[in-house]
Amino acid sequence: MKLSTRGRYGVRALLDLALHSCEGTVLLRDIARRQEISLPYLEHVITPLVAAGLMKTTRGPRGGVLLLKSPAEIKLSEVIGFLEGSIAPVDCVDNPDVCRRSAFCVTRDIWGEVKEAVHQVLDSITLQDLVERQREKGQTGTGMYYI
Amino acid sequence: MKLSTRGRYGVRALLDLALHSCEGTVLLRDIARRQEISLPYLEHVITPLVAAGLMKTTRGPRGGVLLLKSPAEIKLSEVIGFLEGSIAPVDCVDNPDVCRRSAFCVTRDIWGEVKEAVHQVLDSITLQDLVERQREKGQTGTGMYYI
DNA sequence: TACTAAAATGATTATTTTAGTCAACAATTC
DNA sequence: GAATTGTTGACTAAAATAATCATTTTAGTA
Ligand code: FES
Ligand code: FES
Repeated sequence: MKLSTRGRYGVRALLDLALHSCEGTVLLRDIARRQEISLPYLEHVITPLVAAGLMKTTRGPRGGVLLLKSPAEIKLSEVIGFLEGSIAPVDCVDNPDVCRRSAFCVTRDIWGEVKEAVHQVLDSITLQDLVERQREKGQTGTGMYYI
Repeated sequence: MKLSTRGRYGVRALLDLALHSCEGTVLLRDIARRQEISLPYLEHVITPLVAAGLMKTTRGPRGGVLLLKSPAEIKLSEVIGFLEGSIAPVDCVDNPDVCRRSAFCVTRDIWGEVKEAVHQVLDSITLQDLVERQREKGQTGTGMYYI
C-alpha cells in the first residue's frame, strides 16, 4: 500500500509550481532544487502531468513549466490517477476478469471499499487547498531553511 | 498503492479458515487447494498470522491450523497490519524522521488523511463480517464450481 | 520403536518494479 | 548561431515480489 516516488514527487512538484507560478512559467531546475529531486528524474515524473494537460512546457531560454488549469480545478484524485494509475489496492477491483473468483469473492468487495475511501479523500482536495495549507504553515518550500 | 500477495492471500486464507473451522483444525493443504495458492507459499504467507497469535498450528497427522480468536474479534486492520505492515502510503507518516521536510510538508498531511481513511474502513470490518458476507453470496469457496 | 503426515524454516531463484542516470535531440530566445 | 531549456528513449542498479525447494521438526499411529 505504498505510493511510489512518482506520486510523491509529482504532487510536490505540482504544489511547488502552484506556489511559484505567480510570475508565469517556472524553471524545472528550480522546482528540482527546491523539492530536492534530481532534475533528470523530475523530467520523467512530470511527463504524465504534461500529457494530461495539467501543465504546459516551453523549451529554450525563458522557458519552463506553466500551470494550465487553475489550482482550484485540479483535484488530487486526478493527479494521482495520472501519476500512479488506479488507486485500487488490487487489480480485480477495476477489472474483474483478472481473478476467476471475482463474482463470489468478498475480499474483493473490501478492496473496493478501500479504494472508494481513498478516492473520497483525494477527490475532496484540490491543489488550491494544498497551496493554502502550505501558506498557513508559513514555509513555501523555498529550501532556504534547509541550507 | 497496491497490496502484495501476502495481504491478499493472507486475508483469503483467514476467511477460508473461518468458514471451514467448524470442525476444529483445518489442513493447510485444503486451504491452499480451495484458495488456489501453492502450499509452500501459503506456509510463508500465514507465518506472521501465527506469530501474531491469530491462529495455532499443529504438526503431524491430524494436524493443521486452528483459529485462536473468534472471527468477530479479528479486525481486518490488524490482519493487514500483520501481513503488510503499516498501511501508510508513505513512510514519513509513521516516522517523520525519514523526510527532512516533514515539519512543513503539507503533502505528508494528505497521506496521513489517506492512511486514516483506509484505517477506518479496515478497522470497521471483522473476519466475522467477511464470513457473513460470504455466506450471503452463497459461495463458500469450496472450489467445486471451478473444476 | 518406526513410520508417516503435517507444518516450520531457511536458502535460493526468477521476475518485476522502482528509481534513477545518461546521451542525444528538439525547440526557443537573444 | 549559440546558449538555454525541455523531450525522449536507452540503459542500469537495486530492491521488492512471488515464489520454489530441500531440510528439519513435531505429532500421531501401527
Ligand atoms: S477476486 Fe480478485 S482477490 Fe478475490
Ligand atoms: S515529509 Fe515525507 S513526503 Fe513530505
